[in-house]
Amino acid sequence: MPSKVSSSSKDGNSPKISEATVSRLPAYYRALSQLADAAQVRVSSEELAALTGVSSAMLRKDLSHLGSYGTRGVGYEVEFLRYQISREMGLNHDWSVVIVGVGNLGRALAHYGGFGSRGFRVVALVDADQTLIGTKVKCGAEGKTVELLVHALSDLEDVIKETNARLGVVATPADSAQVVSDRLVKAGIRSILNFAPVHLSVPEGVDVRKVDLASELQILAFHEQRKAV
Amino acid sequence: MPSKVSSSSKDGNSPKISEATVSRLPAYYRALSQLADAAQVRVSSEELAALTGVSSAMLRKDLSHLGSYGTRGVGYEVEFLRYQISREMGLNHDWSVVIVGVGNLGRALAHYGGFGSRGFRVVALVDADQTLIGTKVKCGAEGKTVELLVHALSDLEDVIKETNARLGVVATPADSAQVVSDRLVKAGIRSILNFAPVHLSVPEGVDVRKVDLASELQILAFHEQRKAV
DNA sequence: GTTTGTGAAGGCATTCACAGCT
DNA sequence: AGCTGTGAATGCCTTCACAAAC
Repeated sequence: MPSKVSSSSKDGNSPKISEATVSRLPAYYRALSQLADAAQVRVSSEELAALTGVSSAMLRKDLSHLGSYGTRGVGYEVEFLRYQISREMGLNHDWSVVIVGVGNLGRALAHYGGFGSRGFRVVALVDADQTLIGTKVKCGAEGKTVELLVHALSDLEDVIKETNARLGVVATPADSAQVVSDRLVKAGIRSILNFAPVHLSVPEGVDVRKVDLASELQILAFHEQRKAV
Repeated sequence: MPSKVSSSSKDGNSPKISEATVSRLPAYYRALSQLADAAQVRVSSEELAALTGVSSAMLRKDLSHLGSYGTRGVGYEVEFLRYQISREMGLNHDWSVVIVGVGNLGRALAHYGGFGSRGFRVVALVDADQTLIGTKVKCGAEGKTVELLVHALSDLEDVIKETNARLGVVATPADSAQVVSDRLVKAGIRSILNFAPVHLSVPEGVDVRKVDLASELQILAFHEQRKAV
């Protein structure tokens, strides 16, 4: 599993909900959204578990950490549960995202429709390449395309301040990723999604999640190799 | 982490190496490659652990599962350890990859340089969109670009047979992902990397790893929300 | 003295199984 | 009768701490 949080906050008040559970909430939320679109009103733990690929016991335990939102003998109300999860995850307000590195991957991420529909808005693109700076890139899915100007890496701090971005995406080559990460942190970003194939070291209180495409294939290859004959 | 393997093979003979360990081997391999490029000969568990963001104890335990490749009081030979890991992971021969879905993400993956340098070769592109079929797409990083023809989804089985692809990448919209997955499996693919935001159900013996970009951001947003004032 | 390799201990996550509601 | 919520049990992964090897 693209795995994956490194440092983390030690909050203090919230009911304490385990990292394993948090990592599954997005899948529950997605499945519930599908069910809501299909106008389904209720769902059982068994059914929702099947949709998300977990066991029903695990699903119930996960949900029990958020609160007691089901009805024994009946199941869960789709819309209500969906709302509770979205609230718990902070999806009721939009999150602004800055993408650093506008290569193939950065552009694909900017275009990616899945963000907008799930509470994320790409508000800024930044790159070090002089030939890209100043060009415009289409952002968002069909419905809501916006053209964004590619800003110079040297303006990173200003761009973050102006756009109020709180999530940073590193889609640069490996050798500039640490430098970019340092500057994101210095500019106030405390949540980073890293696509560069290197480990980013960040100060306490900053979260990094890593997505390494080649690693994922390597892990598959490992298992594939073991499949006899 | 982008978490993540669903079904798995129950091999039978190999020394049994845990999923957690397997998921970290690619990072060790990458770091060792960097060190080798920098002509470093030896490395300690402490140093390699720092490069990959794990504890030195965990690194040593992970490596001990592969065999006893270090020297007490000295450390590990970079090149030798790198070779052992690459062998264990099946990186000594190339893996052929078929990408289904040539949208923005599919194209970005095709272009992605990180694959070629780590033992993967994109050998086929497939899409259902008539306007894309027959067009050519550049594949690979600067050094080794190849143009690949986009094949029709209806030819999927033939394409897999001809190219001998063993790894499948699903980069389609969510609503076609399960159908595509079924056809990949029917065509003999038993290792799938899924970028579509849905759970794929596959028969016993087929591995699926999921990378869900929006989920990653949601997990970050969850933690971000908790960071007090 | 230094660093690996590893049993033992500890912590976390998942599964079991059933009590508690509807 | 049906399904959720949850303690208890199990299993897995990580950390500790030190003996073994250089």
